Amino acid sequence: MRDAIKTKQSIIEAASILFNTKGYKATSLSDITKSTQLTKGAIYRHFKDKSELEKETLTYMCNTLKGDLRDRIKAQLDTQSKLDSIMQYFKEYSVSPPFVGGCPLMNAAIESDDTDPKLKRVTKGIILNLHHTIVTILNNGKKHGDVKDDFDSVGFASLMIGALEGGVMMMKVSDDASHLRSVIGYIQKEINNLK
Amino acid sequence: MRDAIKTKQSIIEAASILFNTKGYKATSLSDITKSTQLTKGAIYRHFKDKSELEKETLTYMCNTLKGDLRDRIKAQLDTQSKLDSIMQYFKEYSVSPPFVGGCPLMNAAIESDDTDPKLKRVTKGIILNLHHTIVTILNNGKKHGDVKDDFDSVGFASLMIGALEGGVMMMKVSDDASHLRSVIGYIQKEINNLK
DNA sequence: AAAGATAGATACCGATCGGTATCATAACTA
DNA sequence: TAGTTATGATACCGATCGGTATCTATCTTT
Repeated sequence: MRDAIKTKQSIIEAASILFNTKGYKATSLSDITKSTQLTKGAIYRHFKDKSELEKETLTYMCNTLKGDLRDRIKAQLDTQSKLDSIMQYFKEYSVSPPFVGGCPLMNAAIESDDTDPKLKRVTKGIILNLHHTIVTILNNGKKHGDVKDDFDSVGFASLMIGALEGGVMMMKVSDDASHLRSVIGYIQKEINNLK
Repeated sequence: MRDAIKTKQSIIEAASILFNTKGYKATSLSDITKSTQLTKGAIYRHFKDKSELEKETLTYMCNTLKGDLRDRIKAQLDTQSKLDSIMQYFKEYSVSPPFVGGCPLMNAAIESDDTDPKLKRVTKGIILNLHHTIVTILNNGKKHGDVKDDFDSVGFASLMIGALEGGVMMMKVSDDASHLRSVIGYIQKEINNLK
């Protein structure tokens, strides 16, 4: 089994779990070698250093989430259904999370914001991308008459992301999914009242 | 200056900054010795190991926040003003945060939830305490007729904390306080509509 | 099949990690 | 003021950190 591409992918997938649970800095190379059953030499053949592996792994996780979300959004036709599909995605988070260890975005944001400018850049880019996606949905909704003209799309997108991420955090730290459910309930009420 | 109590406090205060910016595991003892101008021997005289320093430092930060918040809440008389004072506190977060590095609660929650049960316990306790405080304010509001009887106090408390914490996170990662401001605006609108 | 290129293993590097045993000195007490 | 105690400094420990030079084995190309 000497397929370089598959090997690299298997390293990224193993690192996903470790980085997203233990944290990026707290995960050591030897953690990764144990998990992948590979040696350090093998890993450093595919990544020039640990920070490159961190960046590529974060990008992989976020692209996975983004892809999933985009598919669900595209599958819906009207504004409310599109936004609902995002809520639905987070609701499933409490049951079967796509990645163990909480939301990769939140984890990377908290760990990198004061110490790791490069990782922070990646995180910021993906969060603003998600933000922009929601704003676009709402602004398109205005064109179609689903959303009232003076609705604050930008602000609501911030609320959605912030509340959902905060809800996931509360759920995880308290081992109680009701916090996330409550947050989702409130946002959903707002979604049903856009015009 | 060989006042043991002052020395211990100065270690905790220096560690606050480090833990809250770099993270708990990522902060080394030598980081702390550099910051305090003390040696390892001095630090280990006051704390039996690093994890004890972590716990005491987190508790210190959270007690500081909790004390500040309680004073502001107590200074207000009616339900809306009490809740508003919490919002005001977070609004000031973007201008002059009581601790650099974001919200200590959020930081500790994200770092500890999957790896450090003892730190997680501390974090969980403080978050649920804050949650309980908000629920109590709302339930007292019901007695005084400030809040309608069927209002979901528990759910709204989850929303408040989740949204505010998420808002702080977004502000920090994007270097843009408007996200937090939007979140606060939405919650404040809800606070003005409790009955 | 021979030769070259590539994937992965091994063994090692200096630096740093958390932690401790011991020593020096400052402060308190008798 | 002599002796005791508490506080902080020094020097060290084994383990582990991220990273690399080198070697082996497998795969590809001719």
